[in-house]
Amino acid sequence: MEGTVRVRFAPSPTGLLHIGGLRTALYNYLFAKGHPGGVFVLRIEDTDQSRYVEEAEEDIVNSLVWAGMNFDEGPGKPGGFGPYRQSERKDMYEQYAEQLVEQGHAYYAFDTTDELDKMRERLKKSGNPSPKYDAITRMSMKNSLTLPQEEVERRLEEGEEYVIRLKVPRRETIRFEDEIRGFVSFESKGLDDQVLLKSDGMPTYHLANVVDDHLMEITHVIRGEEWLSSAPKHILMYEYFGWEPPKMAHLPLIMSPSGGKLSKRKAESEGIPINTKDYIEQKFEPEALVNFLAYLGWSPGDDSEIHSLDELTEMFSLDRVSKGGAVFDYKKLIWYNEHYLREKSAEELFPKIRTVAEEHGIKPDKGYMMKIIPLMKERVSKVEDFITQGMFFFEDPEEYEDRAVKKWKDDSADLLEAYIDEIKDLEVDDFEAGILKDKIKKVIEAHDVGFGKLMMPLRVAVSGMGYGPDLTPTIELLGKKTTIRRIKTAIDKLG
RNA sequence: GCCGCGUUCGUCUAGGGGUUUAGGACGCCGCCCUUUCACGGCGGUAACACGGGUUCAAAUCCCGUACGCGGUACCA
Repeated sequence: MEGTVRVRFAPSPTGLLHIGGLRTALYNYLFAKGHPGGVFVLRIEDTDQSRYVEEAEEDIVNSLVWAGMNFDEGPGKPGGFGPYRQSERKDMYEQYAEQLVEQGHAYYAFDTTDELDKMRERLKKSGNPSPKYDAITRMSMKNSLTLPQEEVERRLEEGEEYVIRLKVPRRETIRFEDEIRGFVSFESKGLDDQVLLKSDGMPTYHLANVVDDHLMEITHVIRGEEWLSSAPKHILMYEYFGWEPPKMAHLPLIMSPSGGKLSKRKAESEGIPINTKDYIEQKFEPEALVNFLAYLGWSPGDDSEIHSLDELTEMFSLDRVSKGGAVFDYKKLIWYNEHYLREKSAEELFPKIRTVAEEHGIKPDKGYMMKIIPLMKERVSKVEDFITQGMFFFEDPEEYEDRAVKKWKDDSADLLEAYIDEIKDLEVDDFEAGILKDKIKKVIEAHDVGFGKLMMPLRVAVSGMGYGPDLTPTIELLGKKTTIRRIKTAIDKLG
C-alpha cells in the first residue's frame, strides 16, 4: 500500500451510537492503526436537520473514547482537513453541485414533494413497482432539462425551491472493486437521479460523502453493507469530478438472532442492548466488547480468540472480513466479559464495583470490598453481579432461595446449634477460614454425618443462597457476630 | 417486483481443488477437580442449502434453483 492510509468513521448524529456503528468504527480504527502513520478521522454527517439530535455527537465521542478508539482528526481535533461537521462545510457542497450542473452531469429540479408522490403513484399504477426519477421519467418532470432556459433562470432568481439531481446515464455498467467482495457491477438504469443538494441547501449523504472523502483525502471507505447499492452513484460522481475514488469495503451487517438487520426494536425484544451507551452503563468491560465485535465478521485465521485492541490492530486485514451477515451472540459477549473480568485485579475492578454498589445504596469500605472481590471474581458475568449476587456481604438475607431451602433438612438446626457452640468463643484472630473449616469437621464427626449436611444449611443461613463463594472465607469476612445472628435467624425461620 | 450481495455445526468462524474421519470458539451435555456453586482440565454433541456441470479428484471452480439479507427517499 502506497502512501498514508486515511479512513473515516462518519456517523450521523441522529441518536445514540448503536452497536453496529461501533463495530464499523472499530474496523476503521483497526485498519488505520494497522498501517504505519494511518489516520482515523471522525466526521459528523449532520446533513439531515430534521433528524438531528443534540446529544448524539457527544455520545459518539464518548463511546469511541470508552472503547479505546481515539480519533486522530475530528470535531475538536483539527488535522488540516476540517471542519469535521458537514453542517459547517455547507457552502462547499453547493459549489461542487453547481460544478456538476455546469458540466452537464447534474440538473436543477423544481418538482414538489407532492408532484413526486404523484409521479410515483402513477408509475406504480401502470405496473412499475419501484418508480424512479431516472433518464426516462425526468423528461416529464419539472427540471432544467425540460423547462426552457429562461424559465429555469426565472425560477432560480425568484428564489423558488429546487434541488440538484445527479444525471445518471441511461445505460452504462458501473463496475468497481470492493475490498471485501471483489468486483461488483451495477447497471445505471437501476439507479435513480439521486438528489445531491436538497432544497434547504444541505447536501445529501451522497454528495457530502463523496466531496468530503475526496477533500479529506480518505484512502479507504469502510462502511456497512447497506451502502453497497449506493456505491455506484458515488463511483459515477468521482468520475464526473475527475477524482480517483477511494478503495471501498462494505462490511457484512450485524444480524439479530431472529434474522434481519439488528435494529433497535429487534434487539430490545431479544434482550440485546443496542446502544453503546447501554454497554457503558451496564459496566461491560470495553476490552470484552471490542474483542467480541472484532470477531463478529472477521477472524484472524488462526485459533486465537482473545486479543487486546492493540493486538487486533496488528492482525486486522480487510481481506479476512467475511461476506455474510453475522448474528449477534449475546452469550459469547458475556463469555468475553467474564474472561476480561477474571483477568483484572481487585484494584482495577474496585472503582466500577463501587459505582454499582452506590447505585444499590451501599457504600462499601474499600478494605472489605477488596477481600470480597477475589472471592466473587470467578463466578460473576458482569460487574453488577459482585453486588447483586453478593448482597449478603452487606446485609442479612431477607429471604431464602427456594432452591437453597431444599437443602435444609430435619437435622440442620441441631447441626447449626452445635456449630454455634464451636465458634461462639473463638477469639477474633481465630475466626479465620482454616479454623472455621476445622470446626465444621469437628461437628460433622461428632454427629457422624457428611460435610454437606452442615455446609449446606450453613450456606443458606449465611447467604440465603444455595451457591456462592467459598463458605469459610465468607464467614470469616462476615465476622462472628453476624454469622451467629444469621444462623439463629435461619433456625427460627426454617426450624 | 426489480437491482445487488450472501449461504460451512444452534451461533461466530477456519478451510479457497487432493494434507479433512471438515479444525477452533461460544452454547449445550458428560467426566475430573472441588465434601457447595463456580473457575479450571478433559471429553462429547453438532455443519459444507439443493441440483447440475468442470475434473482422475470439489466444502473449495462454473451454472442454475432455493433461501436469507440489503437497497429501491429532498434518511443516513
